[in-house]
Amino acid sequence: MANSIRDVASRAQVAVGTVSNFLNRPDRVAETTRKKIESAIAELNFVPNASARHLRSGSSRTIGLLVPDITNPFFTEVARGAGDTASENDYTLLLCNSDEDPRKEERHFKVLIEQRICGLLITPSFEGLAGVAELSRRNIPTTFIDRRADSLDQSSVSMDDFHGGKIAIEYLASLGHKSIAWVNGPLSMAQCAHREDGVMDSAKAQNINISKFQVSQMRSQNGYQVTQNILASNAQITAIFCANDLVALGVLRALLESGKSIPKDYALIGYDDIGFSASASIPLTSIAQPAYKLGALAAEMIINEVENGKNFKHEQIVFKPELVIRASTQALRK
Amino acid sequence: MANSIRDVASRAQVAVGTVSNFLNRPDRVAETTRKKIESAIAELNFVPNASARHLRSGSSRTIGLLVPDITNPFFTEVARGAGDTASENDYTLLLCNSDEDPRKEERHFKVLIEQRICGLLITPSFEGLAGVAELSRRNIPTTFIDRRADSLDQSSVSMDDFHGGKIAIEYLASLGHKSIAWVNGPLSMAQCAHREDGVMDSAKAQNINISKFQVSQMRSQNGYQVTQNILASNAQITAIFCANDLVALGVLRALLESGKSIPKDYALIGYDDIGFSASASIPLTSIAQPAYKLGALAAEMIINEVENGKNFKHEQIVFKPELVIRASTQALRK
DNA sequence: CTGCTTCGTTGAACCGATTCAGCCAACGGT
DNA sequence: ACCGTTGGCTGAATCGGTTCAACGAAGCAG
Repeated sequence: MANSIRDVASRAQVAVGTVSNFLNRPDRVAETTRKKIESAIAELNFVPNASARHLRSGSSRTIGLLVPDITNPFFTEVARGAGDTASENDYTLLLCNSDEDPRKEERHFKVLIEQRICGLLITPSFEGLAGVAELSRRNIPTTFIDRRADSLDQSSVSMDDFHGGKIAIEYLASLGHKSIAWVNGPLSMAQCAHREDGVMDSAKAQNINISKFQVSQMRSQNGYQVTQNILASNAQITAIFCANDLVALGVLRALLESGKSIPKDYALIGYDDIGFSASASIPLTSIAQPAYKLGALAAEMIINEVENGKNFKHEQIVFKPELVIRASTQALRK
Repeated sequence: MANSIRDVASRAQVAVGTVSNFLNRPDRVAETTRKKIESAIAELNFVPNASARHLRSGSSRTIGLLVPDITNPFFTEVARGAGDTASENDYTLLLCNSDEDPRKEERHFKVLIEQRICGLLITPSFEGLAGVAELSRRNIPTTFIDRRADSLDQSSVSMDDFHGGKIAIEYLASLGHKSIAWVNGPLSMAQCAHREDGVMDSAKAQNINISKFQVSQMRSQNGYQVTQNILASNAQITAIFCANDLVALGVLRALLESGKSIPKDYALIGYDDIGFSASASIPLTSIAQPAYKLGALAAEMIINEVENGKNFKHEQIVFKPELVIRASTQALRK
């Protein structure tokens, strides 16, 4: 049942090399031979062995995608995008979820290297990743998703996080809010740091008071927990801006449970515009990012790099996020 | 940089076979040799090549997981569970998302066979899957998730869907509802069919009128669209039960947009109890399923089967779903 | 008719691991 | 002193593809 190329060859009365040609460069084999091989393959139910193929050819046609939280719809969209373009180009996508756990991440890196992936797509959850350095030492191209590459010989498909932070604050300012809670994730994540820069920058320009809060992981539960601190603050907060939608949904739940009314008591903005934000208790105003496109484009770029090697030009693509207004924000009553 | 076991061997002054033993059966190599090999590996930064390993050994230590919709949090939880136990056991999980598209599914099957996966975990989105038959012809063990295996020599980890349908209707009946809309997915999905059996069975017992509605895919958007039909029905419907939470969230959104009030005008129940249901506009009453556990257990079982071959006993494990009551349901006022 | 391409095909060498028969030394029992 | 056993190590063969130098036949130009 486990047929090899040799079985096919002997059945079709041709040499193994010819079968290999049929598989990889069909145009080089004559019509009649092609037919013989085709029927031999069909009769034997032959499917080539990827391991053998990769071993000899040196290229695995496998790209890795390492995300920090597969539970976050933002990343499942990225994964869908990357997976779709990978399979359109006959690449296999190896999806790894680190759960924001450095130990899991390290283990995944080891697997990815063992598998000899020919390229990696990664949304780093913190900086100075040993694994990334290891890959570059091994000359495995890496493309960053949702985080700008810091070196010009790496590609990235990212968002203008500074701008995202900025437009959220500007919008709240335009509604009349003067004291805003900013709930951010770890500053070690570049996205968080840049969003914060945007927030602080426009806050200064608009003369707005920002109270900073932090969550250690950007999940709903963490947002839920941090809400107590926000409520306990004596800064006359009237609006809350969260570094992602999951956190915002957690905050929202906690606020409602505390009897607060949204957007009356607090205006609330999230980030990412995941699908569920539209069906949240109070549909969430959010900063939208084209997650599927990020994944698809990143995959396209890395495949390009893998196939064109030397004469590939690295690019750092940056999209601008957009404000999506829903029911969770309204003008501040005087 | 791409070091092989031979480089390690020559650097450590031992035979290749010894290095291989070190890698696979460390107890068989003497202390002093072990140290030499260890440092050689460290100095060369050697990581074994999975393709070569698989090719020769015949086993790929890779298990496939094929899900119909990676966008559905239920499946990301399944994937997390399966992924975690896979990596704990030094297996690689190859996650494939078919997007409920038979063509994509077929392509994934081809890839999985090329990769010579040693086992497959699958939640079939429709019956009579050619791919599954193909795998069994190739003697690749398959474990069904969320869907009972129909043959005794296949394993499955599933839910008692009949019971899920039943308790939802019983609960609504206990609240006084007499006319219920049942929004189901394609009956070709076993889960849907069984839930419907449970629904109809208990409806009969409780003397309740069921109006059936159908969505072609179990996504939020489909729920949103079908709601018009529910509203147009002249069956005096007072409660709506949806075959999953995504559909229920879509229905919920459509109802609210039509100015309906939940649970006053309609009681609403979903299925799966995904995390977002708790933070929905109206927190959703739902039928909870232990998704992570399903994935983890399925992975454990298939690894067991792969490793114990002959003397492995196939099991069909069935969990009972549980009703989780939230704000979207209330007693019918007379 | 000869020489030169082009086209299609051949089959041995190779990729980097694992496997396994076989070897040597050390040890223990008699 | 001899033999059997055991533990540790060796290295050639192997897995199933791809690659590539080489080859025969056909086509064409002069």
